[in-house]
Amino acid sequence: MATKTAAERRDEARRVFDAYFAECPSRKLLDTLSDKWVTLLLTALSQGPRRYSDLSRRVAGVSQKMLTQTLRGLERDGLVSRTLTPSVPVRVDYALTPLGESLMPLVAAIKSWAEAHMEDVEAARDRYDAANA
Amino acid sequence: MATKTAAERRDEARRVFDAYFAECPSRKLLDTLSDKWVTLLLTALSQGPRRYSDLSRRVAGVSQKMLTQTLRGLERDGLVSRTLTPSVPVRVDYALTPLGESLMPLVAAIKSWAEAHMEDVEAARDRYDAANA
DNA sequence: CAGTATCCAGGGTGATACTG
DNA sequence: CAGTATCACCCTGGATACTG
Repeated sequence: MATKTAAERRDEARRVFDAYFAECPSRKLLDTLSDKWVTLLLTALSQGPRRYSDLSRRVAGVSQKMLTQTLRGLERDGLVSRTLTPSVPVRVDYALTPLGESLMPLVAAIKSWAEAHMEDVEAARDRYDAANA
Repeated sequence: MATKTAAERRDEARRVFDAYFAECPSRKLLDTLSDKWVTLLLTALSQGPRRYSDLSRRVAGVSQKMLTQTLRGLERDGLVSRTLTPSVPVRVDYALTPLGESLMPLVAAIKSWAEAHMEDVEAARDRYDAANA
């Protein structure tokens, strides 16, 4: 079993790195925030509790699958609460938890930098593309 | 040509949404930051200029392809500068631009929130998983 | 109303090999 | 040293259909 030792060692190194990497709190946060629907839902919920169908309408373009999946993730992370009212038909309300609300200033900071500087980024892109035509 | 009108309308709606979505500055920023290697490289470069091979060593785990690809993207976005010294062998230095540096406080803010609250997120996850065993 | 289940295509990532 | 080129895999995420 001496064959493939080199490849195995590389794999091992990568697993170690990936494990370390996955442990990084900032990485986890970025992974969450960068999800296509997370910030959209968080922003929608920042204005108050919303029902499932409200969200699917407000966040136009989201599929049922992704809406449910994203909400489940946010609930699991303790950022959003899910309240079920067993009426007929059922009613489910989603709302930001305090933890979720504590995240909003950061979302605002991101928005702020983006609005202040993304134009520069665009311009840099155009310059780069023009230079490398 | 009346068939498939409903499906076509949905597609159209999605295209419109995607286009709008892609225009959002915050989204673009998040797309950039959430790239697996971007923050790692930015952080590495925040301590001063680095050569290509330095970066590949410092940011262990990155493949040549992704290192080059990510650096090209950052250069295109005007966040990083690339300086080629035509010696033998060639030498290439990468450094943060002022625009790139202006992004670092935001990266720090993300790190800060993550370090302050990701533990709560972890705890929430454990609770959720335990409840839904 | 608020989901769940299944299928499937496309893009992003890494491994590998080669070059000025 | 600092890349470029090609290929193959996996996983995300949308479409669709069904349910308490």
